[in-house]
Amino acid sequence: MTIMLELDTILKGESLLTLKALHDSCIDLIFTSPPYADNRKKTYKGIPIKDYVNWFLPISCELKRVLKNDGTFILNIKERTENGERQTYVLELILEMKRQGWLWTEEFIWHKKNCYPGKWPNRFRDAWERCLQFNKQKKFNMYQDAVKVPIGDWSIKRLANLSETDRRRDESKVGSGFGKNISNWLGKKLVYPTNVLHLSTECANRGHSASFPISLPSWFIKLFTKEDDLVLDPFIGSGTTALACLELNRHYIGIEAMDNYHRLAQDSIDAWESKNNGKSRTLDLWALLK
Amino acid sequence: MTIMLELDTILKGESLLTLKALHDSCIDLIFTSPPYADNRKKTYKGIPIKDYVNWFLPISCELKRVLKNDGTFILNIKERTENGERQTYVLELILEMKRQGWLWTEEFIWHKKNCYPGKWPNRFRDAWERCLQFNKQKKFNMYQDAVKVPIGDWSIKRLANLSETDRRRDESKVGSGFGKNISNWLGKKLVYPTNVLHLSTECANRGHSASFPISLPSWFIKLFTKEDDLVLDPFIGSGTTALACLELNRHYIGIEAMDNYHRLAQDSIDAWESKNNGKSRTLDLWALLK
DNA sequence: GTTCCGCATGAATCGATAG
DNA sequence: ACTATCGATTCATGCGGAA
Repeated sequence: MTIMLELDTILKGESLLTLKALHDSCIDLIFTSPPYADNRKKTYKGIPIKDYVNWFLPISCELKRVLKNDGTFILNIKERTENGERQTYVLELILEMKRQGWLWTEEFIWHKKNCYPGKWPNRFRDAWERCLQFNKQKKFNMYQDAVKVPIGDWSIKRLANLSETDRRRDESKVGSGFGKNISNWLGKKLVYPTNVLHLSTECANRGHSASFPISLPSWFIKLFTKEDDLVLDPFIGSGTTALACLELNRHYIGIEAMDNYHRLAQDSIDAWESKNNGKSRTLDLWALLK
Repeated sequence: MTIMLELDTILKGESLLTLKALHDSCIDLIFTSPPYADNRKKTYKGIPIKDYVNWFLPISCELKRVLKNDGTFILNIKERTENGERQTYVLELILEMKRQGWLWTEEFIWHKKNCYPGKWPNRFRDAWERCLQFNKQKKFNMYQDAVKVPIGDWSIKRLANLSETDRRRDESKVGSGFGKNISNWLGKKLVYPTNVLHLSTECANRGHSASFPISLPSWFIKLFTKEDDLVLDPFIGSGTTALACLELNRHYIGIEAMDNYHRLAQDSIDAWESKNNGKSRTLDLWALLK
């Protein structure tokens, strides 16, 4: 059977089933924020906590299949508190995904600078989420220069006038193996970031609220893909990942099961394209054989 | 057998063995940063990754015994990368400690603003560590007002930048009990912090350096204990937790196996007490029956 | 007594080379 | 093939002494 899939579309359907239509090893980056576990049945897309790992594992299996060998999977997730405890399904999911063959390469912290206000007697506001990085192999594409950040203010004074030791390689006195030549830093404007991201959550701009700001997928898209690469979000929700791809000239495939979210995502994309119609990218036709 | 233990001392010995001498349910807060896993044999106190969970579990069992029912255990830890992957022993430890009866109440993030430099092809600098909160029961002591911060990002940063020595200097100048900076903030609105802490590591040229800044234990001591409460650090290293207790008028018990670290801790404490001899607290004698 | 400026240090990690 | 050692890379801070 041959399925023709257009790039840059939001497919409507359940993730697991829809993923099966995709070809092996065609995706450069998977970025997603799956529905969080929730025991309240009536909640949108809530998966009961006790079922979460078993619900996700078949999906991550498909994700591993469709990801290129040098591609990356970023999973934005945070475990709920229930009964006063942090639940452990995310930890268990990491362990199970490793058994599935994934490498757990890194855990980025998304620090939400303006997190939801509130006060509880036994805990503070939760201001961070995990962005778990998984890979299929130790070698993967990473374009570190694309996410460099301005060097700190300290450098202005520090590098203003260099001492004698600054001009040669100065070995650490305690034998930590750490030596440096400060003069190499002269004129440096940009440095590499760390694994902690400081991003504000965006408030809703049109009645809906994205679960993450567009800068979150943007950062990972810049870091792990180059232009015209293909990004997959199997739980695209209101379409933020697609918008990030549009802005960064990457192709995207989104999957969304809920009708209202699917429509919302499509509307956002249409709005973006009409606003940027001069820049709008051509819709490539692409054969995904299964 | 009756053992008389003085409060405010650093016991010399292995953690597991030394803990057995402590009475049940006598500790208000355990704060510790155990030796991190390390495969390099020659490194100080390195525990091989594969043995880490089994090494720690008997200790956490004793910690649970000596902790009061409404007390808190804060575990500062971060897993190593090995073979290009984040290792999973910390995740496994959380799961095992839950089986031991601990509640995993919260995970605080310590964001290290001045993390270790370096550049690698497949990862960025690691700028955060876990501070895992465990409790024996759902109701525990938490003094949230003690760690309120002035509203606004600017002041949060400023507070984080304020080192303990800064505070001491200010206090000694003004003598009012308030540093001058803090008094400036008195008119401003105080808000509760989040579960993300922004603190720099101290890496002074003092011959030694603690693996964490004193502001890290200080924050948790203020949050989870009141004056004259008892804090335990079963891997006290260079004594930072004890210094935090001295400054905050809490009692402490430290445990340290390595002779040089034990001496270092004692020296730091002696230095603090001679510098603050007016304020030095009396050494209470306290019977810990076993 | 205060500000300014020099500088040592760090729970790091990867790849190459050697045993 | 597998393990142990070693060199290379790199940013931001607090402390101490000078101005």
